[in-house]
Amino acid sequence: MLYIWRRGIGCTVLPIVEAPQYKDIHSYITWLNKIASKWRRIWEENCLYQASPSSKPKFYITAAFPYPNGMMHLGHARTYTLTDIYARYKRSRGFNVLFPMGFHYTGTPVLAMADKIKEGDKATLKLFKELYRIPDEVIEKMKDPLFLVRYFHEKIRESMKIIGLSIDWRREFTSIDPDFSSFIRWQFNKLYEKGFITQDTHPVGWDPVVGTPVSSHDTKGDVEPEIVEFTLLFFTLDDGTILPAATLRPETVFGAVNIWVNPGAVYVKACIDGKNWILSKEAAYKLGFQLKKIEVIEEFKGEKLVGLRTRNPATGWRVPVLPAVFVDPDTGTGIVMSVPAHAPYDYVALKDIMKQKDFLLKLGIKPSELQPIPVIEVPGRGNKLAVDVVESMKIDKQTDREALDKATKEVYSIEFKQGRMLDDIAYRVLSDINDDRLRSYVVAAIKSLIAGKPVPEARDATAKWLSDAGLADKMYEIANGPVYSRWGNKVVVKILENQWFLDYGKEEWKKLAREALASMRIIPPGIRKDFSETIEWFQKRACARTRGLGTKLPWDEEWVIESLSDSTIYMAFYTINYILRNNGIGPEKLTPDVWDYILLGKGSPREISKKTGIPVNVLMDSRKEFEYWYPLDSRHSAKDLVKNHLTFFIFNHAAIFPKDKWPRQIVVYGYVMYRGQKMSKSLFNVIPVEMLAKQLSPDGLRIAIALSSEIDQDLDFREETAYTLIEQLRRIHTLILSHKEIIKEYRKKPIPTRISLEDSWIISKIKERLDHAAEMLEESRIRDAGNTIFYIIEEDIKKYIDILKTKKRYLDEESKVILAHIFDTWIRAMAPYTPFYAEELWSTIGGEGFVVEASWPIIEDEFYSEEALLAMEYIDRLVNDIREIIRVRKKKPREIIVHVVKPGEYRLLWKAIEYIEGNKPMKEYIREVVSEALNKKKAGIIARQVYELASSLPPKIRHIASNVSLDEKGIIKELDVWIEKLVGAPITVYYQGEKDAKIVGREKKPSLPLKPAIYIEFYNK
RNA sequence: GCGGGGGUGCCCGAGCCUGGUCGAAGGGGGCGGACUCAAGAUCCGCUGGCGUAGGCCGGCGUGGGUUCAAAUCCCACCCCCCGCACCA
Repeated sequence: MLYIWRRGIGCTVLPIVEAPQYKDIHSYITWLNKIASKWRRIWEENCLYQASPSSKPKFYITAAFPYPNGMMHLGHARTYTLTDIYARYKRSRGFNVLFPMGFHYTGTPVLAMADKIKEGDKATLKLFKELYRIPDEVIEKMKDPLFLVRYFHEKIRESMKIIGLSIDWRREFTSIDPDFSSFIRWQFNKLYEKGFITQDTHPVGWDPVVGTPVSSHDTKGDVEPEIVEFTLLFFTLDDGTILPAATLRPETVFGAVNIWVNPGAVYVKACIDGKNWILSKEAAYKLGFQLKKIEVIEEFKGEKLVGLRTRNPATGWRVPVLPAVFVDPDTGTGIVMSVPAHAPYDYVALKDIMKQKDFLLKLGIKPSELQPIPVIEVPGRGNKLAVDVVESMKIDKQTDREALDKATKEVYSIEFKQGRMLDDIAYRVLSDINDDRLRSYVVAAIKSLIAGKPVPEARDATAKWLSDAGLADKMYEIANGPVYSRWGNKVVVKILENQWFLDYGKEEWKKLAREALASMRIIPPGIRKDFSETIEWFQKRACARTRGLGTKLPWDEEWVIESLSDSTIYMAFYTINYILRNNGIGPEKLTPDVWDYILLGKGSPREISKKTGIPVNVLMDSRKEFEYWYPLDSRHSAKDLVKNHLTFFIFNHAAIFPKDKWPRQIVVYGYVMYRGQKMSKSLFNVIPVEMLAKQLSPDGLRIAIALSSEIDQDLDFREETAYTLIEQLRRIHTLILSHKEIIKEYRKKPIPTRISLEDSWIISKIKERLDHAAEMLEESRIRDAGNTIFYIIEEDIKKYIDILKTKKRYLDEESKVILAHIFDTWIRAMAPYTPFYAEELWSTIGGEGFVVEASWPIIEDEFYSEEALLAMEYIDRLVNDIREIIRVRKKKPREIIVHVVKPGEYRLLWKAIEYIEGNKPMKEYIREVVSEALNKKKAGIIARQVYELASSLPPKIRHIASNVSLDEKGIIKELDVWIEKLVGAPITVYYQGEKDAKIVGREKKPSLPLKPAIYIEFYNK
């Protein structure tokens, strides 16, 4: 096919080349797909990414392994692609790079998924069939969770291969492999020995029928059960029977004037831990799961309690029990204390009751007893906030739940944030004690601990005070209830006894973690703060659960180690697992001694060999390989893992390994959105990567992920953006193909020593671009580097070619060599991003070996000319100025006349740059220049202009200009045809003050260094 | 509530740490032009206002402050997003 350059003055008909004349983007993508499978096969045959110890410096990089409960999606693709680009870049810089991958089977979600398939759950089936396109007969088999997880494992591995991740697959494993379990047991024994594992009670969401903990994926609608802690305040009857009022605001007990029960609800009298309690039937049932021994004695309606007098545990007041329909027997205990001054519900309900004078009379209750009694004062809002809010919102029915909830929220929030306890609450305390001396002690104690304090502090103090006195207890409740488990039962809170915890709160451990963090590089740097705060904030973390896939706790086989706890140091496992497996070392041989030796260098390989039967050389090779790869050089994941996995990773490395094996770097990526929306299974937009890779081609997908946003940014993935980028690949492709023969022939020829300005400029410019890209890649600024490589370099090259054509020297001998070198260089720089594409181009231009194994392009310093860069900048500025004038005059130019300074006149500029770079003010500069000048006034004006000019230069260019003087006339002459083309008129250049220098119209601004005087003659139109 | 992040031009989004070089990178969209029979793609220019000479004036959530100088530093306020634990 014939390809003709149409643009430019020096149109050249090129020899026939195989330029891709694809009709549209889609056929181009088809081609990209084709070469991708070709190169994938060839690379695989050549085992390119298998990394073993060598004499090269090593670079060990890992990304968080996936949990295979679905297809690989864009979130995975982003993390792995960015990691891969970094890995490939490092490889091109001469490192022996290891990038392994495993699969995380630990946990319960796949069990839940398999159950959902069994149950015929519509949403899950729809997802699997319509979005994942899994055949029916396969879905049928997914009722087995192990089948399901293995299926997705295979699919994800396949997708990873499709998009060209440079993974060493020999080291692949899953977190339920027996040898891995052995490794995890070793880790946990170590932590246990160090005292980092403790046991305690722990509240969890619980299915009371099935008898199992529930988390979000076990509930209807995937709701996470939230647990709140109620304080139970013991209001007591004369016989000592306890009415436990459940509250979130124990500090308001000082204003509790009555107790509410729901008259229609069923209550029970029960013996709890040896005492009689009255509470709702539901509450008694729920408390049974919270370490209470409960024996129900009798059942009755709530109305039976109405009128009884109970003792307020804080004040000693004898307050009545009254009926209220708003009381929910299934929240808390069904017993509610009434604090009308601070609780809108209570105030409204009391207003209702006050209307029933006869009713109160019959019970012997005086309305004065039920008046709101203030407890908390809010500056500017008085001390009965609930009353004010209810009155201003005009709420008058206790059934108006919507308004009351709103009012409650408002009162709660304002009082919590701004409220203080009144001083006089102290005098109310234990008012039923008559002994004056005793009372004065009590009052003093309350004054110092509770009265006058801010609400949050008073709340805790009140609960602790009453609890220590045996007058309060606590109860857990589902805050966002009712929540139903996927088996259809209402979730309750159970307190697990003997829960195992990793004690991240332990100061000794935190100290190590802080130290480890301090020694690491964090990218982006802003995330470091998140890590240090997370380290401080961590307390105990439950590390085992009662069910799910995983490894059993070595000393307590009832428990399975939980997924975020068995994935903290697994990077160490990749370094040696394949050696053990290749030598047929089964898990039964992997005793703690073996791990101690391989991972910590403890013990003698001979003895261990004798005990376990593992050959000495296998042990020693393993130790050697671990020592070669560890420490981990870079850990990559999305930012959702910062506050859990990545911090655990730091803690556990710090706990298990010596300092020289602590990780060196963490790189954190942003989230992925799809077409402006969050990705979620319920939105049905979790598009499988294998489909996107087909639709956009692997390289197209990679480049879209890499260039659409910087790594710390959230990426909004859109196919259109990808297409635009693929178009760019096609454009570059065309450009390179049209020079194919030249590149082949000239890429090994030396760059000539005598070259033109534009030649020198392009070489220097490309060097500058590559250096910038490399610098960015070192910091994992993938997008910035990619932009430079795929867009900015292309523009430079096009500009260069355009200049060549304008000067009618396109494809002369010098330019052929230079173009060949640049294209060769360029293809290598693209390889980390679009490896398949780059490999194809590389083979097209006759490159040696594989481009994915080639080194990062380096342009030697000897070809780098700052002067050329400055000269081109000078030309650009000149052209812009000329255009600006033409634009303002709105006329067609006839001739451009330029007066430039002589090469010797750069002194003022240099001095100005010296002042700017030294951060010295303009005033001083002007003063100095003026003091040396003859015509002071003129010198002052010029000095200011020069200073302003210098400060307007980009820092890099400015720095170059600080010790270079250009022959401006020579430069303009060298590129005059190019300038003429850009401004559309002939240009003549003179030195300022030259005898025959032509001037059009009156004299304009004088020439300055880098800023020539411009005169333009226009046509009269 | 606690903790973290953020509000920039028509839109998306860099810059802010280390104040001047920020009308403010880069996209997208829009407008005009080139190419084309035409459309698309591509390329060039414009896209705050004013200006018949390369210039001038407003401007980076709101209000104050520091400074010769602030998108950048300080204070207050308004608004938005994310995480909070046994869950991968």
